[in-house]
Amino acid sequence: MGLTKSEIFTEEQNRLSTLLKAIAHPARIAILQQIIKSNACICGDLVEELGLAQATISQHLKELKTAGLIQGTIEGVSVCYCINPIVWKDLEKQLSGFFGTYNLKADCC
Amino acid sequence: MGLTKSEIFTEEQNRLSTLLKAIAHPARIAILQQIIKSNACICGDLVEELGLAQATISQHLKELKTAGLIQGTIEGVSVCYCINPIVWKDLEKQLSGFFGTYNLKADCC
DNA sequence: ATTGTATATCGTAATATTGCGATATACAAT
DNA sequence: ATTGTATATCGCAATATTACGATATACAAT
Repeated sequence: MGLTKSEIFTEEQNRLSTLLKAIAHPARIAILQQIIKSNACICGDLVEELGLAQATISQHLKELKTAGLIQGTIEGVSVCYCINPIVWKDLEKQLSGFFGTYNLKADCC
Repeated sequence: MGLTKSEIFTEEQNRLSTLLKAIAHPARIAILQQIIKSNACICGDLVEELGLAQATISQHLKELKTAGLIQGTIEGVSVCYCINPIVWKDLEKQLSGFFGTYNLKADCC
């Protein structure tokens, strides 16, 4: 076995889990925070900021890009990454929906 | 290698990624939604609701419990699971902080 | 004591993730 | 053309995750 049975779940559940999986790594959280912080775009500064090898950072950036959370444009020699506002806002909305369904009254266990 | 270099990152980044990883699976999203929906607690109904084997559900529940997102109390033969409101609210807060730092004005790329 | 029901754990196979050295690609400047 | 700089990709080893059958545990009812 060893592969998630996506057929069983709804589109929404699968999509949300995919986006969350993209964020669920400290390096990728740090990368996103950096991209947001330096509200202009950054690029290979990340390799210095975080203590990971260039190949590793590049791979994490790819995962974030594949998930749609960030976008990159070539800028001469370097590449400029920034948040994809549409996907970002979409995830934020889905999450607030997810958390919003819980009202902590029912404290049963 | 193959193991995350947690030493490099902040406590906050590690904690947030751990909690997100716990949610970042469609089955666990579905389990949490079920637990919230039937605002009283449920238990092995999940095995029927989702189409996964009992052992698999039990394992997912354990992961959610280890992360602290849910708590379980024995109730005769069965076990009653529900959201841990403290951790839940904590995660919600951390996430809103994370998403809140982004203001979409800077659409650079 | 035996049987049934509910849940947890063990062991294992299939697959995915993480990290990085080595190398490739792409462009700018000399 | 050569050199330097910035990123991406390949290939691989170490580790983690996913799913589940087989069992173990725990309690209730007969």
